[in-house]
Amino acid sequence: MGRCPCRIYRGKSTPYGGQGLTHMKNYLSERISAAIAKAGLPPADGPVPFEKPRSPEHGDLSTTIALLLSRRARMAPRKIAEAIVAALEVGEDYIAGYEVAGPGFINFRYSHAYLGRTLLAVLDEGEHFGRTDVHKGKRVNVEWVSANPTGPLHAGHGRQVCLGATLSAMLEWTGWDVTREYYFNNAGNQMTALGLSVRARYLEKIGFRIEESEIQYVGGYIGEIAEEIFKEFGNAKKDAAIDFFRLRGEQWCFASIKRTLDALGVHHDVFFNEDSLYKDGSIEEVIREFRERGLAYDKDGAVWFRATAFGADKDRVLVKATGEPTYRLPDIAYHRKKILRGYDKIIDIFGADHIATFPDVIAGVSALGLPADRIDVIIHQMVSFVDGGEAVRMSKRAGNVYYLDDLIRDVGADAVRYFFIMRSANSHLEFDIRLAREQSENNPVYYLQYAHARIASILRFAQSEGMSLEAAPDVSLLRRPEEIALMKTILEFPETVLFCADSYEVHHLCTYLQALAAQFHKFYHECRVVTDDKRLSHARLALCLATKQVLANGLRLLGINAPERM
RNA sequence: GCUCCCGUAGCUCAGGUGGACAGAGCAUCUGCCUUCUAAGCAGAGGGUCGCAGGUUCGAGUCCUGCCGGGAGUGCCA
Repeated sequence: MGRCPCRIYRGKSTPYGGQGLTHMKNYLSERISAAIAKAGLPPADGPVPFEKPRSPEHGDLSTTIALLLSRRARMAPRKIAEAIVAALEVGEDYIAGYEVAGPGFINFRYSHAYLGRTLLAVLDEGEHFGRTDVHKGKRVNVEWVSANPTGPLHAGHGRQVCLGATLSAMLEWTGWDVTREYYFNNAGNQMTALGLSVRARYLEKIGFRIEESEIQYVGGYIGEIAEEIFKEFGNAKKDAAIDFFRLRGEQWCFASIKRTLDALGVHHDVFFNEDSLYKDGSIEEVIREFRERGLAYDKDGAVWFRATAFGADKDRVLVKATGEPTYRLPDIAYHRKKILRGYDKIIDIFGADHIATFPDVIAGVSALGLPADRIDVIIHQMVSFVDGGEAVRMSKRAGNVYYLDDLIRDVGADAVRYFFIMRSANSHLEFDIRLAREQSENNPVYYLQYAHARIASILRFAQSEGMSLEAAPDVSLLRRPEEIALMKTILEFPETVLFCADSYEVHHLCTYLQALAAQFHKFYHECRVVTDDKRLSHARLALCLATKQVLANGLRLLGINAPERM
């Protein structure tokens, strides 16, 4: 529908924007501290805690400060709460009422003026609503996917792909300067195995007999790579060195992985090549430094890292007797390099199947005297796929792998992005392909998108009725319970994003958006937007616009389309 | 054996970091479209939060021990 009508509110910025709820908490915190001092109570030793009560009867925001103070003040918490309340002065432009409840909670109810201001702030900030600058000036490196370039991404990789992309976006929204990075494992013996597999298929194609044992990677894509080589060179490469096939394989896999990531709208700023660590001498440097610090020694022809000095159960091999490094050495060199590149925070995301590798890396980085505490590791549990009730079986050995491309083709990119992050990363994920594919009310993705499209439809209708949005709406007319509840939900968005980013638990945004959409549908059902009452219609349109904006911003963070029609 | 994750409604899962009567979706059942999208809304049933202790004014949330499921525990990555 062309440009968003909310643009008309630009330039009328209120001082309450962006962090509506945070602003409220800061305000109340300051008022309560003043009341505590006035009442002659001992000051709180931390920030005043707030929480959103589960039950609406307990108000909009609640503090347990009186319960926390009771020990030091040696008074019953309820008495303390009453003393605070007696000394408390808050403005009606923020708070409509408050009372002491239960064992000593102080419950606050927002004033309508506050809700109205926040609503206008949403329209004012538009696609920026939800962004904060809490982490402004800090740099973070997020490394994820980092699948070996020995084949296309399989469906299980999707979890990591989507987690990292969403987390990166959220970090950016809270002020971080984010570098999105992919550690490209193009060294090591898995690449040799790839080269051997490709060569075998190629030789087979041009008529040679091959040993099946040479083929470690059995997927059909190996044949495709061989076919490409054959088309380009015919028989001419029958005596080519293994490096040739290895490189062709790597290039093919890299292109495949990038194409898949692209289909999900996922991008990296840096593809860091593992082999560059060999070329620039980093590997050698790390070994030398380990030796200098007395943390590496030779045994059985291998070079060992004294990991037991850092709490490990046994020492680890850095360089095999064959002279090749184990994966740990380049991993340590890589993380050392990331720290030296000057990040305040380094986040690694990987699956539970790699859980044993990171303690060695952390220990290695510490051993080099570097601040390993800058590294945060997010481990997500495994994924299983079910189609309806049936488990999707896949076996690498039989070569019938369910690839991420297959999944995208089966359920669409939006459902993939949503389903992979809707659950906590700590929980095993069951991905129901049938549900994800279903274009119905059962599918949580459509529920969100439907709410957005429905609002767009209302706006189209309003415009066709000649409604104008030129004047500022009188949001004080929004007094229905459904309208109030919707406004309250909207103002929680920035804190939700911040909470997700700080906790690295992005699934909370899904829970939030579901609640927002539900709140909107209730409002829609109870309150007709476009009516003869022009002023009320105008105010409700503003509420619709704000809801639409938050839905769009949330979906954008998730990398999901926000359709104007469905 | 040891390390990490999980155990909440028939199923899949939330539960903002210790708060006030435990939530959502699906599934089952019942209502609601001549008015802005019914891919929606309203309502019903369904729980000893794996078990047993402990800390606390207060525990689904923290601690310990069991039981059950998953992922690891390589001179593979």
